[in-house]
Amino acid sequence: MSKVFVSAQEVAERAGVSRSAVSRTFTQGASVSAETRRKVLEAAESLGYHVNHLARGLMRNESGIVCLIVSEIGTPYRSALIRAITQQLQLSGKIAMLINTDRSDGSVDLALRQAIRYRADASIILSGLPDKRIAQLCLKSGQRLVLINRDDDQEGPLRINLDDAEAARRVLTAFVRAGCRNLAFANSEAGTPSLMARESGFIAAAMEMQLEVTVARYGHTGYEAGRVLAQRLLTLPHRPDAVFCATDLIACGFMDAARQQFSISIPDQLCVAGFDDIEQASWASYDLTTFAQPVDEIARTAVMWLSQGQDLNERVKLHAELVWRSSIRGG
Amino acid sequence: MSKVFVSAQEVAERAGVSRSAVSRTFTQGASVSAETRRKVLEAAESLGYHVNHLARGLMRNESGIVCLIVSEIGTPYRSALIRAITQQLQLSGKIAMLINTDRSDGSVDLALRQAIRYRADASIILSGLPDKRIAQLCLKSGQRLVLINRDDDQEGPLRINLDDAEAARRVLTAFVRAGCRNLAFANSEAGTPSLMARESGFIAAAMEMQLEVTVARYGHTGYEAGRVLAQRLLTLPHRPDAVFCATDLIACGFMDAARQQFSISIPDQLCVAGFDDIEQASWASYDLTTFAQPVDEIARTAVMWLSQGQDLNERVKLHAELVWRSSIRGG
DNA sequence: TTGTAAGCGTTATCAG
DNA sequence: CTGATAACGCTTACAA
Repeated sequence: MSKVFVSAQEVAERAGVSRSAVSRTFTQGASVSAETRRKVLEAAESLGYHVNHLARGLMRNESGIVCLIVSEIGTPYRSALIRAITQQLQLSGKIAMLINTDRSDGSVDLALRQAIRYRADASIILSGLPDKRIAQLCLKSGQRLVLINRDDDQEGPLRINLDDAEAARRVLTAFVRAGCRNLAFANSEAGTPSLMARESGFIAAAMEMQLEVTVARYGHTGYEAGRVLAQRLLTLPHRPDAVFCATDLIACGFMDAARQQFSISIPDQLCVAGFDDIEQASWASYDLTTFAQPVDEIARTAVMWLSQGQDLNERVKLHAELVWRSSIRGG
Repeated sequence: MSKVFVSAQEVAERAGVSRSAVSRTFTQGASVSAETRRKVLEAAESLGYHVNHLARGLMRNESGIVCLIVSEIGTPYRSALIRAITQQLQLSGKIAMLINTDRSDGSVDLALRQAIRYRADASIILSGLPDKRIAQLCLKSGQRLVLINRDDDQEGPLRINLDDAEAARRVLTAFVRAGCRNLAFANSEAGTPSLMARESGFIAAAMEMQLEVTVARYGHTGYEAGRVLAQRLLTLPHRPDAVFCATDLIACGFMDAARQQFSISIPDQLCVAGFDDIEQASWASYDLTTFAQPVDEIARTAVMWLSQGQDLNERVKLHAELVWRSSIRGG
């Protein structure tokens, strides 16, 4: 109950200096004599002193806190991105607050309010989309905003996206080269911009080659959806010989169902591609050809933008590299 | 750059009341007249006021922050636990700070220092073990400590563990009932207490039945280790007919290698069990019999202990339930 | 380089 | 119930 952290005052007394000397010792680029510094550090060490970042944040008007707003934290792609971002943040001396949201946009607004309460320097949104009013409040308060893979049109936040359409075009080419003509796209019903961009990009690319695409959408973006989508697409009169899955999780579910329930051999009878390059995509059971989310680059870009001035382009499009494995013939 | 959050002062002026009235409006259980409250809330809403939790934390000596110290955040089990804990924390009005550590214990100490700097009310450690001195400093400062699955003997922190040995006994029974006699244990070289408890528990249970266990350990706790362990164990003169893998990730790697490189049929020629019940364990390619980490119960226990007085037992052993799937014969 | 003093946005105490 | 006032632990002019 009784929280008794040691304060700069106590350190000052012990070291026989003023409390500002203590403060200066722990402030970057402040001028303290070597002797004073030594005395202070010694006293601090022996007392177990640590600068109170709550108070420092109050004074400096800069908390060092960055809010990560995420739903479905347990998912492979999300957690990989969280890992990369927290790492980058720590490298640049910041610290991450993690807020778990559910799928509703209202919970993103709630999360942003928390970010404001803790005077976070910035918020990084991986899921959902904030209400414009609350987003504006953040911006107006001087909090920076980063939106990852959520194609919002409002000005102010840094928006990081991938070249989903370009990726879709590449996978189409690969399918065609493998001799596939009966194309399908397996999507969830989430309808997020990146998912939809992959879908429409794939359809557009197919159109250019006079090919049609059967699109199916089901449920939440995950393994289970992949299984159901396989049931639907693989029982069609014209059974697809190639399917582009909106995410790797969907692809894994799809492949499992295709093999176990339809005894389909991959890639001989069916070519499959995914998106994200989660760890499981490289597992021998799947060995899935997919596009790698450049998580480290995303993290670096976001964190760098936070540290720098806002001169950086506020809309960044990153490249998703094709990772070629054995779920598509040829290669 | 210019951070301008709106302060209670401004709200007070707008509402035509004192700033203490504003403070009271946002303080649980403070007495304000309905009329004052209304005026304040209106002014606050229109200005976009949010209580500064940095300042509040400073005054109340309670930040509402709880530090999560974790390594390998991207891993299925870890991220599932993080999800559960952040959720529980939010439910009880607290907020999570996430610190990414590497495998070294020194980085845990660094993380704890961060927790102290931000005056976190508590730290929850999922990875590594802190130096006794720094742990003592936390405790002495009034910060609470929770250790999950790290069997430390020092007094003070809440230590949550699973009945690993009991689980090992159960899986042995299942193996024997399936007619297996050539037992193996596939472990990593991490040597964490829970991993070792599963290993020694399995060996002890086997001994009671006059059976021997071949133990192999390799690398980090993950899929790749499972593959290598399969190479080692399945090329033995007396090939095992049952293997207990220390974690599900190891089990997945093991199963893939067993099937693809040794054409072994599971469970006909080889029974496999894992531990954690990560999502992938339920995927059709694995359908792995395993023990479920009670992540929600772990999270609830930890967070409840943080909110309550310290009267709760400081050492909690939770039960890992066997999830029966098809990787062991019979059932 | 050092110490003194003012101020950051809160909450808690205490008269009114 | 309300408003003034004193903390909380820190940083940062300012003066020495």
